[in-house]
Amino acid sequence: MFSRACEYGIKATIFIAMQSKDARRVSLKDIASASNAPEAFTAKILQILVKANVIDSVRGAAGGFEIDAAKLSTLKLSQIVSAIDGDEIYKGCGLGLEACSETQPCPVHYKFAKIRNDLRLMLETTTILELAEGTSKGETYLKRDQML
Amino acid sequence: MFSRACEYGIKATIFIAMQSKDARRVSLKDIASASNAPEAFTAKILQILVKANVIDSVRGAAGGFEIDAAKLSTLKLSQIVSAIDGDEIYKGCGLGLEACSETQPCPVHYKFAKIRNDLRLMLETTTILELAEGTSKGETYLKRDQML
DNA sequence: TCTATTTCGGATAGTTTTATCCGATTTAAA
DNA sequence: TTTAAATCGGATAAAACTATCCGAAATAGA
Repeated sequence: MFSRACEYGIKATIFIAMQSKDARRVSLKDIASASNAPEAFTAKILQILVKANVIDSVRGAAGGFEIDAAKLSTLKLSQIVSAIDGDEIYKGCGLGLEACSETQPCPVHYKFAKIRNDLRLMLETTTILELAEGTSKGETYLKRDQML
Repeated sequence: MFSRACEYGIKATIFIAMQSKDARRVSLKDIASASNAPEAFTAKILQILVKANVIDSVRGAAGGFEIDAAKLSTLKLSQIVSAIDGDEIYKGCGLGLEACSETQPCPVHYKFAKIRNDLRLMLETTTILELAEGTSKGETYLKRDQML
């Protein structure tokens, strides 16, 4: 569904949010290990997210990554996905056709329209904070095996 | 959403179905031009679909590709996607985690569950025949600009 | 039987994505 | 001021995906 880079980015951002909630700044090393992702590759993804103003970084000793309070309260899943994968996934045509539209639909257009729209809606309404707090169901899923 | 190969595969299969409905066998050349896809690459994808028993092929002069009547009447979109991209897209975890499940959900599990399920359901219930017949809305979308 | 047409299959490029390495830069603290 | 700990940024390598080429095999029809 998403690229691996995007998956790493989502996991990383959720982890940073969990820590930022308690005003803890986290290092690349901690993020990579928490999300079971290669460190150097995670660094590249974090840089994308910093430039997209999704997360914040502080250089130098005692530096690291965090999300400021104002941002954290409104940050949506869609911002991460758009920054890393773009929005082709939930806005593009199911068959990758440039010319496909409502007035000139491709064969699968109406079959995909609802699903892509549901996906878009979900990404745009799901906050990182709710994911970091684990309010979807129980409370447990972020604790074991470095977030899985 | 899907790989380019999968998009080509879907377009190709719909085109073959359109012709097979009227008992016309079609050549690689016709398929590639109708779906605006590179010929040699399309050949590779068609071979995957033949091996997966999604479509049929006949070698030699006057040969080509077709879908036999029995197959055509039951062929689902999911069979093409599974053959080319696998079913990771609509069965896998949103964060690509091996261990994610109902009993051990990842942070985005419940957020993605419905969407992935809707996607799976759509792919498993949409027949190629209905796409080839253009019953989703009007009748026009497969006719112009080599199927778009 | 011969020829033209067509799919099949292996080899090979090119491009994008994923991943690693390492030096430069920044900054807190000794 | 020096040092250690971090992020930043460019270069590079590895893997996966996309794409092309060409000869082999099959087959209908002349």
